[in-house]
Amino acid sequence: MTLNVVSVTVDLVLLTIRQAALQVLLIRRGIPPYPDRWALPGGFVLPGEDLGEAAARELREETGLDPQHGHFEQLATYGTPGRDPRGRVVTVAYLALLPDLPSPVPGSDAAGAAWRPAAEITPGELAFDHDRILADGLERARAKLEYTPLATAFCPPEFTVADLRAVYETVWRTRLDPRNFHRKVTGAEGFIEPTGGTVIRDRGRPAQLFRRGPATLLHPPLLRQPAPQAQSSRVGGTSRSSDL
Amino acid sequence: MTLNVVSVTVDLVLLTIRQAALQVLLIRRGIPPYPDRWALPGGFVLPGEDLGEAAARELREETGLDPQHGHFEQLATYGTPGRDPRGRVVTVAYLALLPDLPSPVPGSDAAGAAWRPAAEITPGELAFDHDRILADGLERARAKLEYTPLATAFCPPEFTVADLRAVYETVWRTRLDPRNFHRKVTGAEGFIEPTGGTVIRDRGRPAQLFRRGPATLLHPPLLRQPAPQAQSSRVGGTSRSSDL
DNA sequence: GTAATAGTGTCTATGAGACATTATTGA
DNA sequence: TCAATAATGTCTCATAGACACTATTAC
Repeated sequence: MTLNVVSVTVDLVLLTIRQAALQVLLIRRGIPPYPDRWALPGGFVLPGEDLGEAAARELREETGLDPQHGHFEQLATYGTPGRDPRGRVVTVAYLALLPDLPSPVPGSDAAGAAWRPAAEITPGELAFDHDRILADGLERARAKLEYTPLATAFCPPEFTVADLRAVYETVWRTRLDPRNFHRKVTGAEGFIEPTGGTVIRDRGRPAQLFRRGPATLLHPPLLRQPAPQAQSSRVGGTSRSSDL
Repeated sequence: MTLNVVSVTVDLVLLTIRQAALQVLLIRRGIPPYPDRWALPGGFVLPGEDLGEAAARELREETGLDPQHGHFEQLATYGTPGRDPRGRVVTVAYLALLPDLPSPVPGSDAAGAAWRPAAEITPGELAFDHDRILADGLERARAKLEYTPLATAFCPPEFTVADLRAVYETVWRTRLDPRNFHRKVTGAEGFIEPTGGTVIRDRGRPAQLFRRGPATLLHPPLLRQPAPQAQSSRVGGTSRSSDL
């Protein structure tokens, strides 16, 4: 049995909410292949380095943040022959949900890095198969907001219920009733905890401040579909057969 | 930038229900490393072969089945340095849910292959890091039964409601009320469709036969926890931060 | 007949969305 | 005062689980 020689990279889908839009960090490539094209940040896994470590290192290099500042998980692995013209490259994609960064993205080794609204990325715009990786990451993020308290990963350490609602509305591209939303998130045990403080955003009654709670699963879940009587509508992120 | 040279393998978590138990296909290793130890079936990805193709090829070699016979999806990727004493090996794990096979498992290049009850695998029994891969696969399977119609992947083309209920009870290790279960699965649109036929298992009223429907997502989902008033109890398969 | 399994109906509690109402601030 | 936002309460409908009841078979 001969060992098959392959290069392994990690690619990052870094999502945040800036200017009331779901944005993704993209790198403008300076060198071939795909010069001057936008791509997901990423790089080769170093010898002796674990996959998650390599992804965390890239995260730090691109944003200065540690994985603990938001949510960080493995997304999927892509290895179709020919996906990289330089040779056989298998990439392990990671997904991170991050709070809005106070500081701008520092320049890296690429020609430029920028947060771009996810809705504005046109199909075929990204290098390699990064369109698909990004699409998988977005779907994973949307699905996870339903069953997990991960929406808080987009928020700063202290946030209001309205802040949290804005996360859901932005990621799902829907409107949610503020009163029912408030009742649901404050009623879901372990989701958010009051800090005791309040804040006044513009005008209106001061809002309580919360921090994320200890729950890792939402009971009951918040549901995307307004009227849950649909049938086989959407294809979930990993629910198709014969997945790559 | 130097290309990091790595070997890439695929490993398979093949699950089925046999003798009223959730069973996993294991291979008895004949050669080092880990001689005489049980391991998940797998092998190296061939040059020019896509990851999913390699996994499907291994599935055919081990069971004679195609991915369409059940459910087949990518699980996760594991690449911790030292996980394989032969060198840097990154493995992409796939999960398959299969119906009970009428024919026994044909012998492969390994010393032996056998279906083993998943509950009987003791921690540390499997070679490499296959304990963890198996645990991740089991948790993924359990979670997916809630939100998707994948339980039908464990069933033959035609099955009864009681057959389907047995799948849930076996995978979740719980008892479900037959009457409520019947109402829920027949009420979930696109989950199962009556074929018109009936069958008598032992004695009792004949049961209608069903086939899987077109739905890819269950509305409403079937829930595992009997009394959904718990809080941060279970850690979902991919919901922890800083995932590998 | 009895036992066993399949399938339907009914009851109650809970959570959903819709929406009124009160509370607290700035202008 | 008014406008705006925060927070709570009420109403109705759908679905959950518990469980009674009927249907159809083997023995």
